[in-house]
Amino acid sequence: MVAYSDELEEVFNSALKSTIFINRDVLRPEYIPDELPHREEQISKLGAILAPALRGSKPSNIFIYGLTGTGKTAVTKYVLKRLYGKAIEIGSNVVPCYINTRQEDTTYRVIVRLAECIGLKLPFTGISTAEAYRRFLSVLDSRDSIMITVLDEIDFLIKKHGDELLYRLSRSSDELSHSRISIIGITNDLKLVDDLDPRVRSSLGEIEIVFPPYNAIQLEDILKRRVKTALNPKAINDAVISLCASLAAREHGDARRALDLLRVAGEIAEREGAETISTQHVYIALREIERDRVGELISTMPLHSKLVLLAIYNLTRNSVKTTTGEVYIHYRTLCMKLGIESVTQRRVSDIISELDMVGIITARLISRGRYGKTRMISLAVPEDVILNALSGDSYIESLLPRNR
DNA sequence: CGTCCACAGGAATGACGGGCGG
DNA sequence: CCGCCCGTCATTCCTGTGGACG
Repeated sequence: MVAYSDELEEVFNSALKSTIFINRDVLRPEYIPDELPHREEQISKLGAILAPALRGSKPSNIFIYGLTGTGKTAVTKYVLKRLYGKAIEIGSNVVPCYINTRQEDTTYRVIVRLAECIGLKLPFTGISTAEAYRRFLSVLDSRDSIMITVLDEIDFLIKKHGDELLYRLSRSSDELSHSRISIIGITNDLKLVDDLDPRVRSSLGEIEIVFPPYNAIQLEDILKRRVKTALNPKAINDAVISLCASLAAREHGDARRALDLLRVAGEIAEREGAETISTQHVYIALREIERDRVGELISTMPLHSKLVLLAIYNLTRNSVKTTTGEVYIHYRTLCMKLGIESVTQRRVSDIISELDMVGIITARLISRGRYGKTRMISLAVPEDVILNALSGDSYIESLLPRNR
C-alpha cells in the first residue's frame, strides 16, 4: 500500500514537471492550425471557386482528391470558416455544412446532418429517407441560402450506399427556387470516380483539386512550425524531427502520421522520465501506434472474423502465403474445435476482403491458370501484434498456440 | 486454342437486435 | 409498450474470369 502510493506519487510528480510538452494538443490530428504551409495553391483555388457564394450565386461543385494526411480536411475547413466569416461580415446568406460520411455513414444520417446545418431537427429514425429529404429541401428553400456542403471521406458513403444521394443533391436545383446547394466531395480514393454514375461524375466533378502528398522536406517544415508551440525547445532536436518526417514520407507523405509519431514519441519519453526525445523513442512510437491501431481493430471484430484471421495467422507462419481455399478449410477445423457453426465460404471471402481493406492482411488476386483463380494472402502486420490482439478474446484463447 | 479450375464477387433475401415516435 | 425502420451478419444462388494445361 505504502510502496504503491510512493510509486504513484512519483508518476504524478514527474508528469507535473514535464520537460517535454508545452501544449500537446497542437500535435493532435484534430488540431487545425492557423497556417497551412505548402497548401497555399489549394487554399486560393478553393477560395476562388467558392467566392461567388458571397454574391449569392452557386459555386461549382468540387471534387477534392488526396491521400490521408495531405491536408484536405484542414484546408477545406479553414477556407469554409473564412468564407463564413466574410459572409457574416457582408450579410450574405451562406450556410456551410461539414459532414464526415465515415461517421455519418448512411444516406439517412447525412440528410439529418444536412438538416441540422439549417437548424432543422429531424428524428433519428422513424421517417423514410425520402420524407426526410423532402422536409430538408422545403425548409432550405424557404431560407434563400447558398448551402455549401462538404462531404468528407465520401468514398465510404458511395461504397455502402451508392451515388443516389449525390445524384439527388447535384440535381437539387430543379426542386429549389430560392436556394442552391454546392457540393464539395473529399476522397482519398482516386479510383472512386469510376464507380460513379456518369451524370453524377460530370456534375460533381465540375472542378477537381488535387492534394499531392507532402515530401519529407515539407513534412519537416510542418513539424518544425508545430513544435514551436507544442514542445519544450530543449526536449527536441532536428534529427528526431527529420526522422519523423522521413518515416511519414515513406508512407505516402502523411502529415497526420508524422504528427502522431512525434506526439507519441514525446509521451514515451515523458513516461520514461527522459528530458529529451530520442530517435529510439520515435521507433518505439512507430510500433506502438501500429499495435494500438491493430489491437483496436481486431478487438471490435466479430467472432468469425477473428477466427478467419487466426486461420490466416496459423497458415502464414514463416512468411508463407496462403489462399482462400486453405484458409476456409483451416477455419472450419477451428470452428469444430470450438463446437460452433462455421459460416459459408462466400462469407469468408468477404471477411478476407474486409481484413485486406483495413490493412491487417494483404490479399492479392492472382490466377494460377489451370489451378484456378484465388487470392494470395499474407499478414501485413507483425505476427506478435496479431497474437496479442487475438488473445484479448477469452472465447478463442484456447485455440491460440502455446507461448514458449 | 479451347477448357475448366478455384475461386471472386454481384443480387436477392432473411434473421436479429437496437432505437425512436406515437 | 408496439410498430416501424434501420444496420449488420449471414445464406443461397448465381455469373464471371486469367491463364496453364491438354
